[in-house]
Amino acid sequence: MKRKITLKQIAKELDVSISTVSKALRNSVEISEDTKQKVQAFAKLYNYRPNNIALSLKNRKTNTIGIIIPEIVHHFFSKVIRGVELVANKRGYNVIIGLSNESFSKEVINMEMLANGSIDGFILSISKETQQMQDYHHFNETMSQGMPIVMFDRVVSDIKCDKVIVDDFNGAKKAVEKLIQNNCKSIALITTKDYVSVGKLRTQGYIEALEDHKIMPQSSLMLKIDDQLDSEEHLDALEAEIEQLFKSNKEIDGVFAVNELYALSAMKVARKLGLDIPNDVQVIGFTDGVLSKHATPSLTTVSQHAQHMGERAADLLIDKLEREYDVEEEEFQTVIIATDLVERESTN
Amino acid sequence: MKRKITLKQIAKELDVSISTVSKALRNSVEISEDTKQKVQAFAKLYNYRPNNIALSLKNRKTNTIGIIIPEIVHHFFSKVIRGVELVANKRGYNVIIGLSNESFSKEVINMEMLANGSIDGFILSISKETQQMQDYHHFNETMSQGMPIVMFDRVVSDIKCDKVIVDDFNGAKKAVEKLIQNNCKSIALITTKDYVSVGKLRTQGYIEALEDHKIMPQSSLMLKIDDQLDSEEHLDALEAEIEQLFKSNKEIDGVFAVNELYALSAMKVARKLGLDIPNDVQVIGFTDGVLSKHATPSLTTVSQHAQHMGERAADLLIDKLEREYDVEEEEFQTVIIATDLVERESTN
DNA sequence: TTTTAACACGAAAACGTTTTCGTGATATAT
DNA sequence: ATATATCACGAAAACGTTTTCGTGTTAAAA
Repeated sequence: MKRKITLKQIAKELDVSISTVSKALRNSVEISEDTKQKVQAFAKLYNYRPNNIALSLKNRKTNTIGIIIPEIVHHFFSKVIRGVELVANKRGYNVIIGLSNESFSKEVINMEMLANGSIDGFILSISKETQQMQDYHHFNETMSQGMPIVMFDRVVSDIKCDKVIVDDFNGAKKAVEKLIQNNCKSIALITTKDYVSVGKLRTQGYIEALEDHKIMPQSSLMLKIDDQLDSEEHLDALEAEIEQLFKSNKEIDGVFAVNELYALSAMKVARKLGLDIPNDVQVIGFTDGVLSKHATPSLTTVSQHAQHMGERAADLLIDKLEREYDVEEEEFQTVIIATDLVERESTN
Repeated sequence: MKRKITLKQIAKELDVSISTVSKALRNSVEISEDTKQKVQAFAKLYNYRPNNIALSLKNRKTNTIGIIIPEIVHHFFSKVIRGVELVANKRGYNVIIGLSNESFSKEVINMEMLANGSIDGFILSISKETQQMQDYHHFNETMSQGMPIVMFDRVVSDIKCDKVIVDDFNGAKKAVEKLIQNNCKSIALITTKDYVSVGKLRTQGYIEALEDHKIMPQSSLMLKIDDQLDSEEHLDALEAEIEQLFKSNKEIDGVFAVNELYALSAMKVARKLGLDIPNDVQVIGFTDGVLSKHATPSLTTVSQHAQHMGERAADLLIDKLEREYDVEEEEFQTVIIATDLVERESTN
């Protein structure tokens, strides 16, 4: 079990100084051709690679970006990661992940853990609990220490940093307009509580679409699901709530749900109540994941282009990291990713 | 934009030496109470945290583990990651990810990138291309440099290292036995080409289950799908192949598929051919993902306990990393995770 | 022959820690 | 008063690099 070889060892073996070895390997003109050849050959033989940690320390740059997300077992987030990893790797960066598990404290701990030199910058989407508590001190502290942050999807407008968001409002609006156009007269909304930023925006899109078409939004048609029911464990409760919605509003002929799970549950409940999709009820979801594609009937959804979001976020961050110590003119961008309506079988 | 504060700065500010500061912060008995108080107060005020990179360099230990997987947008792998992250975090480690994207060269490059000091050990599942090429030099090189590896799910028996695998053989066998027990007389298999280790094992489980019940395995009932068709883009081709299978073997009344996608496609095709599930055909898949749960009818599957695999792998790796420089008696474990058959609507 | 220039290399600092060892000052024991 | 022990702290090395600067040797120019 030989340890990795170091410059020092090569130097000793070849009876030259460490500096000479280092320079020879970087092909410096200071070193004679002879010596270079010798050193390079030796290094190749022993498969020398500079130690990343030492380089990071010396350069005060780790070439690693940290990504903090609420949950990884989630099609949307894993697609974002893939996007981040793709451009990060292409541009010579590694990716290190932290999961907040939707918890404020885990988010803070994870950030502190990474902020102490392990990474050069953050890409993150904030946890529900953080959104609820509205405590953003950890973001501000991190940034005040010169570590850039790019937020995606779930962002908070109070914080000055780069952001990549999906056009939740218009995505939702277009979806609902599609339902209206398809002759739905009574469109229900299944959404989250308002503190979830994206849920709120999608709700607003729903409302405006209705209003634009002179339809009075009715609160009885707007079901706001509690977080607790999000998780796979509480499917029954979720379905019960939706069933209640259908039963109290028999006239429902369209459903817009702010995520896949809600949409699928709606379809399931509708089917159970003897309603045909899309003939009796048309359904549109948000987030274009595997479930939508493979559901029966397959689900019409608003695609968020998650991977693209990840790519943009990574580019934004790395651009900032590599910008020549600039004019200090702290300007932050917000990239808005347009949504697409992917039409499938759940709508006419 | 103040940089992170260092020991040196604190020392200068308080007019003591760096050593004193370091010791004071670690509550050394060498330092007087007075000085400790002063230093600790100052450090707290400025929110001092030791620089991880410097610590890593000094200790020759990064407290970071690298995980290399073929694909992250995949329920199974993301669940494994969650498991790894869970115990890693609990035990004071970070997780850094690399995606091979099923490519041999990306796997090698990613490993080399991380092996140069960035991490203490690997957890990985090898790419299809690597399995096909059977070129494992990068694993051996990494290990010969003293960096431990834990392989999970897709492992290679030639390599001596810790492994966490699912009991593919028995999982498959039990699934097929379930079908037999449920009175299926003609059970089809939808699997991968044989070089995919887990696919091969599951195929063997299928065969042995049949043989144990005096049923002659027929190659015409065993459909081996080419990789290319795995991806979401080639769903049509995949379905076409399956449709062919059904059409040439009208007597099929049971299907065992080695993954979710194959199973779902089988259900879709069966439905298209006017077959009812589970009355005409019963279907069992492998990998308990979201799709199985939310499919209609929901799919009976062999659960792999992905998160548990991740947890075990992480524990194995960290145990090895933290074992007091031991008896050098290089002994490697292979943990076998038992599968569970999750019965849902696609079987009787 | 002397001065200068080019060449080839080494010493040392720096990145931010921790830790070993040494040392001056004070307090205690003889 | 002297020897010794304790205390409180600092210097320096080490982790593995890169880079600046200095320097001795040789070759070219005066």
